[in-house]
Amino acid sequence: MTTSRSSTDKRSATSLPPREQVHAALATLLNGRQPGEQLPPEPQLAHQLGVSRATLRETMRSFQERGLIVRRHGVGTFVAPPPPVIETGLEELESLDTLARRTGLQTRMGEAVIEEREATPNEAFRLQVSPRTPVLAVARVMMTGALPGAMPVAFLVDVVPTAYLRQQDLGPGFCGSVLDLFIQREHPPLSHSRTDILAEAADEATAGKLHLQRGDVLLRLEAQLYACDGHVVDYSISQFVPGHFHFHVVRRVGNPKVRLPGR
Amino acid sequence: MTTSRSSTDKRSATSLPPREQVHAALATLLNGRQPGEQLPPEPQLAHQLGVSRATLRETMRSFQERGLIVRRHGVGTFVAPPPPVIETGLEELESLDTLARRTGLQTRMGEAVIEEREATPNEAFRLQVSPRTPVLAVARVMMTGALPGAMPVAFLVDVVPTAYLRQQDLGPGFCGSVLDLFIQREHPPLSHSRTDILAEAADEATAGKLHLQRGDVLLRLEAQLYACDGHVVDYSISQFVPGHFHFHVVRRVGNPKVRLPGR
DNA sequence: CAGTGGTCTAGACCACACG
DNA sequence: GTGTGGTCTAGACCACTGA
Repeated sequence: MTTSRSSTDKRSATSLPPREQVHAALATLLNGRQPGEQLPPEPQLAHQLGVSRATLRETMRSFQERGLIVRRHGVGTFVAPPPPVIETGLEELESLDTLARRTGLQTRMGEAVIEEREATPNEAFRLQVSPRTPVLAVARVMMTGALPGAMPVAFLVDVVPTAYLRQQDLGPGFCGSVLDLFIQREHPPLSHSRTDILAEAADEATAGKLHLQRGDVLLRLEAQLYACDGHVVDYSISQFVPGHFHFHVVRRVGNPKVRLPGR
Repeated sequence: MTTSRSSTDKRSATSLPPREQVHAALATLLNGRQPGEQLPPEPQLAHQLGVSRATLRETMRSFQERGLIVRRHGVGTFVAPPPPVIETGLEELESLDTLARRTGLQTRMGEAVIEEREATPNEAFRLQVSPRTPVLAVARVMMTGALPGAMPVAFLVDVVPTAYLRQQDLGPGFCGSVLDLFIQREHPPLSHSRTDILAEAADEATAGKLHLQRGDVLLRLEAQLYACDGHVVDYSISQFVPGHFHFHVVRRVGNPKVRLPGR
């Protein structure tokens, strides 16, 4: 059973690699079925799609991780029940802008202060850089609703070392999201964000910006954005007026498997 | 290359399956190396461990997902840099009790009210059961510190249909965690929890229980615990006094890959 | 028992990084 | 070019579920 990719290869020069073919085919398959319906057995499905079972299973796994299918050992594979979680939660990093657009909320950037300065000690710590490293700080209020009655919903501050972002990189098209800018530029390659979740009372300054009283409740998300090389690219503080955005997270039940040693 | 598992099988009757052998071996390997160090190439490593490369890669993937190694296409596999995230975040579901123990915080259960009653309309909605379904409600204050000066840190309420949990199931050993009880019983099999994240001002009753003033800030986590069959097993509300517990979440940067069709 | 997903193998080629 | 990880194949056996 010597494998000869070139002789077995079903792709023409222009067609997609097996992985994406299978991905698309499986997606189509799912769209045509009702939740709870059973999918064909893996060997059969693999044959239908013209790939090996291993390749099919790779795609199956990704679908399972996203909660689109349920696989039951010894029973079969099924279209997942109507997802208990409709929108994605916090586990996928996306900008507030993107989130708002996705959920139909209309937002625009309000008052903004953009400046290059030295990092404060706390910022330097969070960014894991030397004290007084030059950074670009972008502070702005996000508003929602029509202009006369627009309401402030969040106060956002991003702090980025100027090595990653300069004031002039924020074109006139900048509408509030530093994250989207990084994603669009594709540089540096981003890995993940560590987001701390806090509740706090608004101080005088923040209350003013958000049209609240001092002491009113805010949800505060403090995030460090990591590049693939492990460097912190962005330290952001987001303060939300309760009621406009809704955050949640899906938590896996921990496997009581063997734990890794210390590290 | 006909595969004959029985003839190739290197396991004696008592040894572990390849997956776990590899898992252990890889863990050992990592523990003996410094962050940034390169691991042997996959084919060589697979041969050393006496497994196929596919099997090794399966383990590698799981290590990578946990952030223990970094794989770079065309370059090599490396011990991950000092993990930016030390403890796990919210993405793994664990009881407050377990979390406290893990982080060295000493907690004990304070005043508790345990009763069987009918679900309120909101509870029925969250539990996805008919209105007035009988439920077990467990409300208690969690305290920290030595007895004379013990401070309340959280107010927890779990609401569980009596089909899953009865008052008599909470033995005298019950010390505050309904989740741990479910995990220990292994029934029903749990899948995940959807946890909403909110900031709110303490109302009169809660403030009293937590020794706060009305209007003080609380972090509120509202969770629905799902069994593998999709049913909601537990609806819980956790209100935290800021400063004692620290919650965070790791957010993946979204893949700009092909999105699935609507669903 | 039959049928399903779960695991594993040995070998091959592809795509990328880097000197 | 050399060496790495990334993908893929065809086939086999194992482990579980449910009739």
